[in-house]
Order: sequence, then structure tokens, then C-alpha cells
Amino acid sequence: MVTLEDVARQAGVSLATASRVLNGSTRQVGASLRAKVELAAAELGYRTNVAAQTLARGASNVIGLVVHDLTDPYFAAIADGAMRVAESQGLMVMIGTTHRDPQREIAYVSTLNAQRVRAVLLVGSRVTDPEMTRRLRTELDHYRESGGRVACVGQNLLGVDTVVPDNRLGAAELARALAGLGHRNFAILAGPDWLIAPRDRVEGFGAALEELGLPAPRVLHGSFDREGGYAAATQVSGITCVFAVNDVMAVGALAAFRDRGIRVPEDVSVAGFDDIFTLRDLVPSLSTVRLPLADMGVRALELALDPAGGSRTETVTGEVILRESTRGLG
Amino acid sequence: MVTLEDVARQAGVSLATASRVLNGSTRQVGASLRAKVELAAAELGYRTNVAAQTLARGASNVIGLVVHDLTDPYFAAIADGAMRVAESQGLMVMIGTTHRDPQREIAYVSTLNAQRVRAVLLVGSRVTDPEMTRRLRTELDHYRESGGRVACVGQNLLGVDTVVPDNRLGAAELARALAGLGHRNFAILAGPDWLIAPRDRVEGFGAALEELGLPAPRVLHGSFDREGGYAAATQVSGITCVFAVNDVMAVGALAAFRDRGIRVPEDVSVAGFDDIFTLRDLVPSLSTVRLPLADMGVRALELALDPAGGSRTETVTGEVILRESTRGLG
DNA sequence: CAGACGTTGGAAAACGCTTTCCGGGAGGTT
DNA sequence: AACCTCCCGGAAAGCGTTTTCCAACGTCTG
Repeated sequence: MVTLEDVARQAGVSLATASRVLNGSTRQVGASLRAKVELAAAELGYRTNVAAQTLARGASNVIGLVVHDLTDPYFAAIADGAMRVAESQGLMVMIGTTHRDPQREIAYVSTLNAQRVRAVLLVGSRVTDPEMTRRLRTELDHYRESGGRVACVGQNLLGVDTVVPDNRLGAAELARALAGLGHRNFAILAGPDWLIAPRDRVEGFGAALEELGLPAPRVLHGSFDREGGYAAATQVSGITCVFAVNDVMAVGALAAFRDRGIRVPEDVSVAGFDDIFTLRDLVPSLSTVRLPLADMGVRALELALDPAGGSRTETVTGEVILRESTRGLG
Repeated sequence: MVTLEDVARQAGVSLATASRVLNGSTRQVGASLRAKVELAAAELGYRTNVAAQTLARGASNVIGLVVHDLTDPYFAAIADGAMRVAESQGLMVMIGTTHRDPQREIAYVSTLNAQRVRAVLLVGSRVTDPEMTRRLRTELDHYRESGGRVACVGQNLLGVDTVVPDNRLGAAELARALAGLGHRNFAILAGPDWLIAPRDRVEGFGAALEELGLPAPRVLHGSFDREGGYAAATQVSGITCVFAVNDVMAVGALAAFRDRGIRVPEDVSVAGFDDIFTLRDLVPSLSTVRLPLADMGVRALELALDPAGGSRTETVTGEVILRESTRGLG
């Protein structure tokens, strides 16, 4: 293990000088000594010990990213956006997946705090359980008191800078668009009720229908994934249009309808939410609400890194996109 | 910033005792002192400083993961597998995406070396450029000399433990299965030639056709993603069956054929490779070669963590799955 | 030419933890 | 009762950096 001291000795300079040459400092070092140090470092194959550096500097070059599920393209897209800005700033990314367990989220924040990461990004819907939120918040406050920075993609419930997709509005506009096609009888393939994002989408959709004087939709709950969409869709009947609260559930629904011999969109229209890139080529192509996922990741990390941070809310609105999976009625 | 010393003072014990209580040690500590320390730590809200711990211990609890592209479900699936084992061992994961740039891969290994991560996992096809491979290898050797452990998912070109999907065999078996359906005129939607995985798939497929005495396939190159598949597919004609070297390219091809009014599988059969989970619900469902992606991630990290490591090769074979996108001829 | 100033190099004190030694007391054995 | 062991607590020496002083040496300026 080659240390900075080895390099300094080999170059015939002091530790201080070697440090200044190799690990960026404001101080100048004379050209000849600088060259000697660089040569010695190259010859010895010196690699900075980041742990020592972090300890001495009191600040690391790592950011923490906590997502629900990396195999869900929704999170992968957001994470990718965040990672691009991290990369551009020379930061490494430490990542954790909670698999939607709020306890794991809290545990990760604690671990990332111990790692003294520069910033933590919490990506994914908050939960309705106030106790979990409180505990997470306590942990975050603790982290922030010691200089950590935090941002969130989801809902602003933690008192930190947050990028919030306007789920209610997006769902409401989707409802209006769908009603505009002539649909009157809706079912919603809802996610679990303890996750706020899917719940907001259900409420926004329902509220818009009510405003339009349309009958209340039938709400069918399922898990927030493809299987949940499939399961919920098996119970659908007597309806002309189905809103799945995200695209992957919509995919499940399409599969279920196919298996049941129900044609989309001839027999029933289906819409999703998120506009997952990998799913753009579905047949029939999926009507949905587009969210700028990568941008949300970018924006969130920018917020987290911005020293002016507090508890700002940056709302991003979705764009309704009608494709083949929904069709007009008469 | 609460330090261990603060805790020790508050508890009225020595630094050593506090350390032993809070950060797992082989040494026993008496019940009463232990309780005092735990109480003090809780009261003060102590969080271990991992950088200091890493420095003192000379070993970190982080592993590094280098993938080409996280938004590609292929990598997301493998990463997820690896992350599950990391989690089960109490390890954090530091992740980097190269976007298929071999230089970035080398840079990441260097950075991860500086971080003194416990192990590095390189996920993704190696490149044909021997110079890049050599430089990466040098960097890896350097890392391993200082005690780092390495594993790779791809091809065993780096002298490290490697999980290698048998791309040639998988492609060959796919070719035989497709020929068994009666196809004789093939096109291959190939990836870039400088990536070994897609190249091997092309070669395996071609070799199998030759063995069967069938005409050589037409090879069309495109980028290793959806767009590449689309672009290559626009040039296809006079062929009954198309093999896209991975599923996302196949999706692009399906889209291209749809846009051109060519029906799949009636007019042309299409097969992919990988069996991406998110794509299971395509219509028509995609014939492909299934790779146990998550398992590959699990296995690779296990290899990396296994102290007996060297340059072992663990081959995983794909399983041909014929679905609706390919049909029998006559 | 003396004094002020700016620049560059080095010594040494942190940074927060782990772990090796050492010592003292309790318990067991002869 | 003397001797050995264990067991547990503490002192202190690292771990590899950064950074604050301090000293020495030009270079200007009046």
C-alpha cells in the first residue's frame, strides 16, 4: 500500500508538498518539486486513500441515493438523471434499494449519515404512515444538523427540498381527456393505499370525474407493479375505460385483458401514468401521463447540492399523451 | 458532530470501551458499562464516522459496481441481484455508469481503488480493443495487489473471476430452433462490432446456420439499443426471420416492422436475446434466449467476495424460449 | 539599503476511530 | 495460601490525509 509519505520520501519533499501537488490545493508548488512529486507518484502507483482524505477534510465526495426498486424503470430513469449530474461534478454515488420498506429507507439514511455523504436523495413516494414519516424525518434532521444536504423526489413531507410530480393534476387532466373521448364508466387500478403517489393519482382522477358530473370510478387495489395491475384487471367488468395508476400496472392490465379475450381499445380503453421509455413500443401503444423522469433526478440532485437549500418545492407537471390504448366512444 | 470521544466522556468510560460497545468487536464489555455507553450514544445521537473507521480498520464496507447503463433493464436486473447480496452482507454499493465508454470504466476502477472498496464488480461486455483491455487490466491488477477483490460479468479477459453467459451457444441454439421452424433466410440485427457479447452472438448464430448447411445470414449493424434495432430493421428485406442480438434491439425492430406495415410473425419472424422481464408482455410476445440476469449478479458478487478467488470462469447458459414473434414455416 | 510583502517549503497538529498492550481483580487449582 | 488464568477496562500508538503555522527567501518600494 503506497502512501503519500512514500511518495514524499521518494520525491525528496515533505508530506505537505506532496499533498498539495497530488490532491488539489489552493497553494502553489514550484515547478521542479511538482514534477518530482508527480514522477514519484506515477512510479510508485500512488492512489489517494479517500477514507483518510475524507477524515482529514471532514467532507466526502459521495452522494447517497435511496430508491424503492432499481429494476423498476421509473426509478432507473430518475437515478440515471441524478447520476449524470453527480458524474459531472466528480461525485460518486452510493445507492440503496428499499423495496418499498420505509424502515429500510430510514436505515439507509442512517448508514449514509455514517458515511458522511455530501448529500442524500430520497426517491419515491412517501407513505401515509405518520409514524414512519416522523422517524425518517428525525433521522434526516439529525443528518442535516451535521451538515448533510437532502432532497427528495416525491412529496414534500420531510421538510427538505423536494421535486414533486403533480400527481393529482396529471391524473385529473387524464380523466378530463378520457371523458372528452366520451367515456363515462371508469375503473381505477389503484396501488396500495399507504403509498401517497398512487393515492393522489386516484384522488385526482376521481375528483375530476366528479367535477364533470360523471359517476364515481370503481377503485380496485393491487400492488404497485405489473402483477398488481394484472390481478386488479381480472376484476374489471362493465366499464369502458381503465386507468392504471402507473405504466407497469397498465402493462399487467393489458396482459390480463388479452388473457380474458377482451380487446384493447375496442372493448376497453386503458391508460397508465409515467410514460416509461422502455414501454413506448407496446402494442397497443399506451396512453399515459408523461413525467420528465431523468430531469426530475437531475433537478433533485441540483437542489440537494445547492447550498441555499431549505424546504423548497419544485413541482413538475405531467403531460397527457393519448395513444392507441384509448379510443373515442361514439 | 458527536464523536466517540464525546460518548465515552458522557458515559464515563474510555474510548476503547466505547468503541468496543458500539462498533462490534470480539472483546466483551461488562453489562453495566455497556448499558452506559449505549445510553450515552443514544442521548447524544452518535453516528459512527465510517471514514475514520475505514482508515483505522484498513478495510471498508463498500463494494463498487460498474455497469454500462442503468436504464437498460439488462444491467438493472444484474445490479439488482448483486445489490441483494450486498445488502444481506451489510455492504453498501457504490455505482458508476460508463455509457459504454471503456475509458470511463478504467477511470471508475481507479476511483473505486481510491475509495478502498472491498470488491469491484465489472458488469457488461468487454470490448475488442486490446489496448483498452490492457489498460483496464493494469488498473485492476494494481487494485488487487493492494488487497482488492474483483469479479466480472461478461468475458474472462481480465484475469479475474468471471460469470460468462454463453453467448455463442445460446445464439447457436436459437439458430437451430429457428431453423427447426423451417426458416432458411436470416438477417441478424447486430450490435457494434467492438463489443464482444453481441459479436459472439452473431458468430454463434452464423456458425450454427453453417453447420446446418443453410445460407449465411445477412448481418446489419446498429447501436446496441432500441434505436439501433429500429435502424437496422429498416434495411431488412427478402428474409423470413430476423435475430436481434438483444431484446431491446428486437423491440426496435418490431417497431420498425410495424411502421413499415410488415406483420410479425406472419411476414417475418423476430427473435431477441436476454429475456428482459419488463418486456415479457410485448405483443407479439418475443422469442428469445433467457439469461438468469439477477442470478448472474448474485453469483458475480459471491465470486468477488469469496477469498479463494482467482480467475475462475462460471459459465451460464441461456435457454431458448419460443413465443409468438416467431412462427413455423410450412 | 532597510523594511514590507508575497511566495514557497516544511513541521506538526489535527481528523475519529481501532487495536495492541498492560495492569488489576476475580476465580480456580494445588 | 500461593500461584495461574481469565476477563475486562484503559492508555496510547497508529491509520493516511489536510492544513495551520512558521521560517526562509526573494522582490519591491521609498
